Parts: sequence; C-alpha cells; structure tokens
Amino acid sequence: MQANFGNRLPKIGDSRTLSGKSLNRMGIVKNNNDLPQLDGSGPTMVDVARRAGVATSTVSRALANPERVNEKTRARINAAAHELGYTPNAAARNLRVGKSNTILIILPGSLHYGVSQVIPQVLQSINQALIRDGFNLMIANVARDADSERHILDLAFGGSVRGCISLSEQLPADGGRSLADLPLPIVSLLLDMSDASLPSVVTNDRQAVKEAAEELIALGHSRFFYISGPVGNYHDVERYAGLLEAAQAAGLSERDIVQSSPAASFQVGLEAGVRAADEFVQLAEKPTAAVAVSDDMAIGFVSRLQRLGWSVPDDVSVISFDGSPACEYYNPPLSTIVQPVAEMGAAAVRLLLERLDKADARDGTRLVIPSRLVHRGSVGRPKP
Amino acid sequence: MQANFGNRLPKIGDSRTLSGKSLNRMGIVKNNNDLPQLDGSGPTMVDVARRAGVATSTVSRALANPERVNEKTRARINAAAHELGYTPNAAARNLRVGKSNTILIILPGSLHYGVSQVIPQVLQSINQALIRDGFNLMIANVARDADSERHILDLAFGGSVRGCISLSEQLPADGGRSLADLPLPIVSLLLDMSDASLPSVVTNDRQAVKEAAEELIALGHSRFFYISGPVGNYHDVERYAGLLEAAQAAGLSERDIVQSSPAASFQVGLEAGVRAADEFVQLAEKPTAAVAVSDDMAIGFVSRLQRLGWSVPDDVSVISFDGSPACEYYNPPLSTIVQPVAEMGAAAVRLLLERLDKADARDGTRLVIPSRLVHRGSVGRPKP
DNA sequence: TTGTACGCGTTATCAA
DNA sequence: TTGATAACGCGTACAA
Repeated sequence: MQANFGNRLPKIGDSRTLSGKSLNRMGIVKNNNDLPQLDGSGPTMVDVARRAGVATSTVSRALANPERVNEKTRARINAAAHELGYTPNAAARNLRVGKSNTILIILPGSLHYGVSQVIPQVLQSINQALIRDGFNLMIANVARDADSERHILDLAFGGSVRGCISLSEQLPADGGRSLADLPLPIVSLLLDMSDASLPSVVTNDRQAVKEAAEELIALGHSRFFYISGPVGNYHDVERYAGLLEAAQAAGLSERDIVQSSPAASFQVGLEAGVRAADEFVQLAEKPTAAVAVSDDMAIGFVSRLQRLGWSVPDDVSVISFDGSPACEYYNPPLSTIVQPVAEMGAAAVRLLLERLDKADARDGTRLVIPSRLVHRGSVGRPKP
Repeated sequence: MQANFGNRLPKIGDSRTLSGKSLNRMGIVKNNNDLPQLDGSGPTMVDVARRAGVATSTVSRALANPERVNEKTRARINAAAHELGYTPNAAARNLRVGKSNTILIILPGSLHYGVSQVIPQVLQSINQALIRDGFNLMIANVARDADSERHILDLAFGGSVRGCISLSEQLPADGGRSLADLPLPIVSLLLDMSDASLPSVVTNDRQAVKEAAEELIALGHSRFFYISGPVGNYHDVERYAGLLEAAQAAGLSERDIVQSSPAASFQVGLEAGVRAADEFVQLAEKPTAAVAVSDDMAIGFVSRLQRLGWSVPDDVSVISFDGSPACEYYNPPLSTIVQPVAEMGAAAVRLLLERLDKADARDGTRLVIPSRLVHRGSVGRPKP
C-alpha cells in the first residue's frame, strides 16, 4: 500500500547533485532506502554511486569489469546496488555502446501447421541459448503486407537489433532499404540460404528422405506417391529429390513416382493431404507407398484414405517429415522423419553469436544436423 | 563492393559541425549521398538536418508532429530522410522519452503439447496487433531456473519493457525484485489472474465444458470419465467444475464422474492420455463418455483405447478442449471445444495498450471470449 | 514556424 | 585504482 507519486514528480531538480527524481526518491517519498523505489523509473548509477560514496564511472567499472576495481570498493558498490534494487538502463547502455543485445527471429507470416508444430520448440531452444549470453529475443512475422516488412526494417536500421535468425524464405525489403544490405549477422534456420551468403542450419532433408525411401524399396515397394508441398519450396524440392535419388539408385525412374498436385501453401497442409488422397484413389495403377513432405499432409492423407475405406499400411505405406509428437498416437502410428529442432535452434544461435561484430558476418557456412526416421506402424510390405 | 571503414573511423571529429562518423559517411566514404551508408551505424538526425538545411529539432518535429512544421520544409525533410535512408535510433529515443515500445510475452517454461499448439497462433495475433501501433514483441520463457527469471526482471527493471502479456501461472521474482511490485501493465492471457489484479483474457472454460457435458447428457450419457490435468491447474479446475455442474444440474452426483489420476504436468499430455486409457479399461463399471482437459490427452486416450480394442464412440464418447487442427483429421474425428486464440491474443493486446502509462494499470478486469464445441465423430449415444 | 540548448543514463577517455 | 568529463542520438522547453 504505497503512495504513487508518479504524476507529481518535481519537474526540475538540482541536477548537479541530485536529479529531481532521485531527490524525490531518496529524500521525500520514502526514508527506507533499502528497497527499490517503484515510481516507474528505478534508481540509476548516480544513486548507487552516491550510496557507495564513489563516482559513477567507478560503479560502471565495478559492474562491467569487476577485476579493474578494488575489492573493497567493489563490495560497497555491489551492496549499494543490491540494496537499491539497481538494474542498469538498457536504452542508455545501448545508446552509449552503439549496439543492442537483442536478437530478432523472423518467422514466416503464414504459419503452416507443419512449421507451427516446431516453432515453440525452436523458440524455446533459441531463447534458452541466448539468455545464457545475456541476449534478448525479439520476434517478427514477415507477412505479405508492407507494414510488417517496414517494422522489421525499422528494427534493424534503428539499431534495435544485433543479429537475426530467419525462418523465412526471403529477407524483408521495401523500396529503399533491404535487410540484405545491412551488415547485420543473419543465420537461416531450416532453410538453406547459404547460396545467398547466409550461414544456414538445416537438416539433411534430401538424404533423410533418400534413406527412408531406401527402406521402403528394401521392403519391396517400387512405385511411390509423393505428397507435394508448394511449388519451388526448398523443403519440397529437397525431399522430392531424396525420393527420386533413392528410386533411381534402385533402377527405378521418375515415372515410378506419382506426384500429387502441389499444395497451394504449407498453411493448408492437412487439407492438402486430403486432396492428395482424393487424387490417389483415382489413380489407375496405384503406388504402394506414399512419402509426404510434412506430417500434417500425411495426417490429412491417411485420414481421408481411411474414411474412403483404404487401409494403412495394408494398401499403402506412409512416411512423412517433421516428427510431430502426435504422429506416435495416430492410428496407425505414423512413421516420420524427426528433425532435431532444439539442437538446430541452439546451433543457429551459436553460429550467430560467433559472427556478431565480425567484419564479415555473411558466409556460405552450412551446418547440417541429421534427422532420423522413426519406424512406426504406417509402414509395411506391399501387398503381393 | 564497398570499402569497410568501420575499424578505422577517426576517433574524434569536430563535434560542433559534424560527428566523426558523419564526416566519414558524408564526405569520405562515398560521394553519392543518395544511398544509405552501410558502415554499421546509419545516418542520424543531424545528417538529415544538414541535408535539408534545418535544425535537428525541426527534423524531430517533422517526424513526430508533422502538423507543427511548415509544409514546404517538411517535404524537404522527408525527402532528405528518404534519400539518406534515415531510420530513427530506438535506443536514443527510448532513453530520451524514458520508455520503450517493447511488449514482453511471458511463456511458461515447460511448454506442454496442448499449449504448444496454440502458441504460434497467439504470437502471430499478438504481434500483428502490436505492430499496428508501433510496438515490438519480445519473448521470454519463465522456467524453473533463476537465470530465466532474472533475465525477465532485468528486462523489466532495466526499462526495456513497456508492458507484459503473461501465459504463465506465476510472475517471475527473485530475492529482491518482483514483477508484481513494478508499476508495469501486465495482462494475463488464457489464465484468469484477475484475483491478483491482473487484467485477464480468458475463455469460458467452465461454461463451455458444462454446455458440452449437457449435450452428452442429452444423448443419454450419465456416467463420465474425466481425464485430468495437473493438480491445482486453473484449466483443470475450471473444466472439471463445468463437467460437475452439468452433472449435478441433471440430478447426477460427483460419484458419476470418475477422474483419471492427475497428469504429472501438461507437458506429457499425450502420454497422460495413454495412462488414463489404461485406467479406464480397468474400471469395473465403465463410464460411457470421456471429457479430456486438453486435446492431446484425448488423442493419447483414444489412441490407446483403440489399440486395446475399444471403439470410439461406440464404447465411449470423447470430447476435449483446445481446438487443435489435427482433431478434425483423427479417426474418428475428435469433437473439441475450440478456443478463439487469435481473438484472445488481440484482446489481450487491446487491454494492455489501454493501460500503458496509466497510473493504475492493475485491475480485476476479466474479459471472457467464449469457446464453442465443434461436433465430430467421437461423440455418439451410449450403448443401450 | 524554426533554432538553441540541455539532459535522458550509460560508457570510454583521460588525468590524477 | 579512482574521478571528472565528454559523448551516444533524440525530444523538448524556451527563445527568437
């Protein structure tokens, strides 16, 4: 039950000795100096300095380079800071040193269900890794509209951001400004943008699908249905390539892979899977195994197929990509290629932090963290 | 292919006319003044002012209060700003005005699968609503460890944050400092914390479950299995209460509701559902309908039940809460109570923005946005 | 309508 | 080892 003096602070104090606020805080509002004063603007370094009987520069040193200040005074300063509940003002620090401690994560504007599944994990692992080094995490969606792009550019050009982790296929840009032009470290996560000189952390999309397809082939499958993502999408391209490579390595050809018509966007993955099933059941010569570019597409596919009276894996085996937890509890349990998203997030942070303040933060580094297929009931031998 | 002068900037320039950096930027590095200079620290107001032939204060006004400056000069200033690619420095602005434009969202440290499902949507809706008013979104996880709590407190006490949206059951605090003590607007989302004077945006957990249970009762069900969340959890308490109220209103008693043993945490929702199924099949007198506190629990429950040879909804009807998109594609499709998370996120932003800079930002406002039951195949009449 | 002058809270430079 | 002082870039009284 503490009086709120926030709206009647003296406008001007004797700034040579005490700021108006400090004067109010230290002398008028409260006599007990041991608690932080909660008038909306906490104690500053001058308050700590005064209480410890030193200069502000000494306080600054004691906090930033403890070894460069006498042990005794350092103790006094720490005590004073603690008693006052002092927390350094980030804006002042950022302004003075010319940089911030904020990392921006750029999420694709249209969060499709597949990526939705992994985003919380990604955010958590990234945040955890950043906190350890004192960095903050800011979030941005790059949607179609100019507003969201401008927002990101303001953040970057306004010095609010020290580096970026991007999950988006393209970097924001408007008329005059482009993130690509700013000497700001940017790491791409999930998408390989090393060609564009963005260090990238990806999984082995192509190889993982190839290995999974090899297992299908070993089981006797020789004709495949590929449930496609959006046209030109990195994951779609890579994962299809993996399937094709496995087929070709086994002496099969591209004609042994039937592709569903492309998903309009990943956003409608579940629904795209349904439509793929509708296409599947109309095929004259049916593949015996389906490979879906994402778990949600597989779920939509299986769901519709079962409703139409087909059986998985008896009529068709299904494998997909992402590793959504729910796959294990589907009926049948869905085999899926699990991405180690937490590791990937942590790796992206590492790559990014290594490049902070480096003259040349952009390079073609490409860090691949392998995914692994989890075998479940959705896969079996083809019917004879 | 532009030279990088970043590490050999003149240490000292004539500060009365040009800063060292500006001098470098304007005169030495490049003769073409029409493009933003990308030496890592963009053009400042003085650069814009010089180019437009006015004082910096006029530039400041032209940008913040366009109506208070002559149309002609304003045009010159805007042109100059655009040509230079000027973006205001956020740290300087924040320092000067004593506040930031950053909103912090506090996520529970242990993201259980259920909440995971809605987090991307929540983030997106919140972010979109914030951007419209020029605010940024920062993200924090409150985990068990002191580090993450301290991180949040540093953010708040360091003035980096203007307001919070919390999805967590408790506010971070360490020895001396507590978020609760800071006169910082905080809105609780999903959890009703209006008792603690945190304006809250929630759904009608209790009423929605009650209505759903009434429908089950109307179908003839009179004995229920409740798949519990963690002990004491707000959602668990409310949703169970809804079920109980419906039962009692129909002349049933608490003994007609069998509760599964509580989930260790929401984090293991899918697995908790599996364990609930194991308990269910061992009941002597079996309920004919199950109500799960979250979708993931329902999925785990149904999954296990089916594998044990039971049928949904023939042997037991199932209803759950959250509205995960995947429910529609389960087999059978799962009836679920859909939370309007996007609306709730937007509402939380509105409540928060209304309270910024208000003397008394804390109050018991409780905004309820109703959920609605979506009927699907997991519900039917009880077997005679 | 515009310009001058100052300070927000911090860190870095220099001198003591 | 410590202290005085000058910026960092911007917003805002106040004066012109």
